[in-house]
Amino acid sequence: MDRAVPIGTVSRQTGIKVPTIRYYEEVGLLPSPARTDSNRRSYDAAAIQRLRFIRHARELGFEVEAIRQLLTLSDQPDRSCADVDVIARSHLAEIDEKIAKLTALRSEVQRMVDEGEHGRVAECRVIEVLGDHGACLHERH
Amino acid sequence: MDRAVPIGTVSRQTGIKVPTIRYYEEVGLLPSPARTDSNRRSYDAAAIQRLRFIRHARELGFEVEAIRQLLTLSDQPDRSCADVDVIARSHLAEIDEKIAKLTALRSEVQRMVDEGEHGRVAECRVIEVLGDHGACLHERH
DNA sequence: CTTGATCCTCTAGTCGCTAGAGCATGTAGG
DNA sequence: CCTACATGCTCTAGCGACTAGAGGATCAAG
Repeated sequence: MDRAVPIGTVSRQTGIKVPTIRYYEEVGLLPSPARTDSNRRSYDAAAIQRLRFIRHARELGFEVEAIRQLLTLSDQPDRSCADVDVIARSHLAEIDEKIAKLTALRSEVQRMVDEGEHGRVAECRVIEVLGDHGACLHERH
Repeated sequence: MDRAVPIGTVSRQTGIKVPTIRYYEEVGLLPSPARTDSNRRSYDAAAIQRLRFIRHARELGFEVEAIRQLLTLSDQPDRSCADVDVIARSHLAEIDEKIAKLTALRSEVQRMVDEGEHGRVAECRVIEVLGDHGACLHERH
């Protein structure tokens, strides 16, 4: 029925831009689809499913290489889930690190905003806060 | 006394790689330093301070363009701190958004890891979750 | 004086797309 | 049937923020 979908439709259905879909094919995340007589890509439901998987994984911050690994694993359903787990776990560690950094950043910027309400830049803590240990860029003042 | 430092020393003192320092010069974050007779870059304390500022800001997730704005403001200390404040505030919003996304992501991935401990890939939650049928960051809970 | 570290400039590569040129098809209206 | 115009194709180049390497000059130590 809705087999043999052209790339634009796939793009609309998955929310992935057309050139990006072709890019995923190029880098091997998505198998090369069948072509019509006039050489146009023709996708089936499985391809759309795979693209949704890719999109979701990308949204969750997985790098293309990690997605490639996950897809390879899911293409071989006999392998242990432990492999998948390793990938997810290392990703988790990355996420924790990012959150920690951002939380530190947040409090610093918050402090900037709180303290920087008045006066001129010369006295403004924003610059100082981002310098090293309160050292100021304008040393001479 | 320790004026006129070569680029390698600056690199060690700031933790920024040599080519990156040159890159910052190229894109206008760092003014072109003085040169020695043999055409080598020769940095003073202010340059090092500025690089520390840049590094810190980058680590905190500021984009180069935002750093350029902050540096421009700090180079003209007569301007109102309100300008700096606007930049900082807009970053605060960005940061909050990033933290929110990552926190949601974290629990999602954590759940994957927790539930995906056993069995084969065919039954693995990680794969399911990343497909479109499993819980999605935007749909359920 | 020689060795090896450091410096210079320049070009090209990375990742994950994104945009455009220039051309070939597909589809809908008149 | 013809004309628009949307959509598809391939190919190349660009983005940000670096990073790596070639090929050469210069420095500091032994």
